[in-house]
Amino acid sequence: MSGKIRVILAEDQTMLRGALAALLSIEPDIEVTGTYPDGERALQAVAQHRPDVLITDIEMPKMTGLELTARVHELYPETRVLILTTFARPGYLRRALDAGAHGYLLKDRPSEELSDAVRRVSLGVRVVDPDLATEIWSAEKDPLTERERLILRRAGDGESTAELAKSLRLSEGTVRNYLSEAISKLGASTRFEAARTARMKGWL
Amino acid sequence: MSGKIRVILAEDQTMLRGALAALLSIEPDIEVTGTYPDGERALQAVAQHRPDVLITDIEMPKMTGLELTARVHELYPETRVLILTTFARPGYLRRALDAGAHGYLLKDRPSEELSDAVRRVSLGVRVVDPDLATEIWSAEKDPLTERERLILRRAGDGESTAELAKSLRLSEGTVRNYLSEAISKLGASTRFEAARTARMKGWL
DNA sequence: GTGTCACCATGACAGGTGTCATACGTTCAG
DNA sequence: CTGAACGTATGACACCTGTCATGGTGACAC
Repeated sequence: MSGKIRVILAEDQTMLRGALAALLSIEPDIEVTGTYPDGERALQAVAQHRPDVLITDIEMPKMTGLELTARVHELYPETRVLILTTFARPGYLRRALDAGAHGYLLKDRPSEELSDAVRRVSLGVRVVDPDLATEIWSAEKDPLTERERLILRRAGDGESTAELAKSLRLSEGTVRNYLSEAISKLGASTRFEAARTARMKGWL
Repeated sequence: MSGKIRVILAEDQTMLRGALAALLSIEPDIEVTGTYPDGERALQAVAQHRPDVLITDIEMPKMTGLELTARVHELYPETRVLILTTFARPGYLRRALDAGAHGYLLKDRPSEELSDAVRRVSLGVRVVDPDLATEIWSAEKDPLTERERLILRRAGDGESTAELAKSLRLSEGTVRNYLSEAISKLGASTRFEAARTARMKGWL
C-alpha cells in the first residue's frame, strides 16, 4: 500500500483545530500534514503538499470552505475534500457537492466517525450525513443569482448601499435593484430580514 | 503522588467533545473519567465520580455551564471547574468567577493550553485568559435605559418601527427617538449596527 | 423645592431605502 | 437564430429612518 493517508485540516477555531489533529493523529493509518485557520492558507498548503484529503469547515475567514472546496477540486482533483461543519443546511450540502466535495460530516456526529469518513473519502467514496441526504431532495432551491447573493450577504453584514456600490463599482441604483429583487424573491421586506432568511436556508 | 488527574468533560458539540477527550487522553498524567453533552448529566457524573477537574462549556442544553459551576462548587468543592467557551465576554467571566470557577479558557486558544490549564486548576491555581482578565476591570457599563434596551432588542430582531409603536402603545416618533438615542450612545449608525454592538457587549 | 433623569410626545428635515418601468449587451440552450 | 436569463444602468416616486429642537410629566435625591 501507499503509506498513510495524508490529511490537511482547515478550521478556524483554534482549540477544535488542535483537538481534531490530535484525534486523527491517534490513527495509525492517518497523518496530519498541517492545520490552518483560514481558507487561503489551507489552499496554499494544498498546493504545496498535495494531501490525500482536505478536511474543512465552511464558515471561515478570508475564504469559505465552499470556495476552498471549489478551488481545490478544480486545481488539485487528486485531493478529496471532506466538509466538517456545524450546519445541517441542505443549501450548504448542495453547494458543497456542486463544488466537488466528497464528504459532508456534521460536528455533532460522534468523533469516531471522523477517521472513518477520512478513510472512505480518501478512497473516493462519497460520505454524506444520511438525514441531510434525504432532506436535500425536499429542499427548496436557492432562487438568488450570484450577484444577488453576494450583495445580500454583504448588506446583511452591515455594509451600506454606498459602500457596496463603490467597492463593486456599481451604481447605487443597481445595488438597490439587486437587493429589491432578493427581498421580493425571499418574501422579506427589508434587506436585513432577507439576509437572515437566506442565511437560515444556507443560501449565503 | 496521587496518580492521574481525573477529568470530566461537559460539552454539547459531539465532535468537539470526542476530540477534546482524545487530546487530553494523550497526556500521561490526565485521565478522562467521562464526557457528557449537557449540564444535568455532567452534574450527576460529578456526584458519582468526584473528579479533580470538571471542564465545561457555557452554552449547553438543560443546564448552562454557569449554573453547573455554581452547583458543583457548592456541593463538591474538591472538584475544580474550568470553563471552556467561545465567548470572550467580560460578563460571562465575571459570572463564572462568582459561581466559583477556577479557570476560564477560550476556545480560540491553542489546544496545547488545555492540559496545562487542567493541571494548574487541579492544583487550585486560578487560570484566566489574560486579555479578558484586564478587560473585566475596564468593562464599560451599559449606557442604555430600560426603554431603550427593550426597543433596541426588538428592533434588532427585525420588528419595524410601526410594529413597535403599536405593540408598546407609543407614537412612531417616540420609538424612533429611543432608537436614535441608543444608536448615538453606542456609536453606531443604524439600529441594526447598534443592536449588534449591544449584543456583543452583553447588554441586550 | 429645585435639579436631574427616565419617560413620552410632536413636527420638520435630509438622506436612505424599496419599488417600478425601462433599457442595453452578453451568454447559452433550444 | 431566437428567446430566456443575467448583469448592468437610469430616473422617479413614496415611504422609512435618523436627527434635532422643544416641551410635557412624574419620581427621586440633595
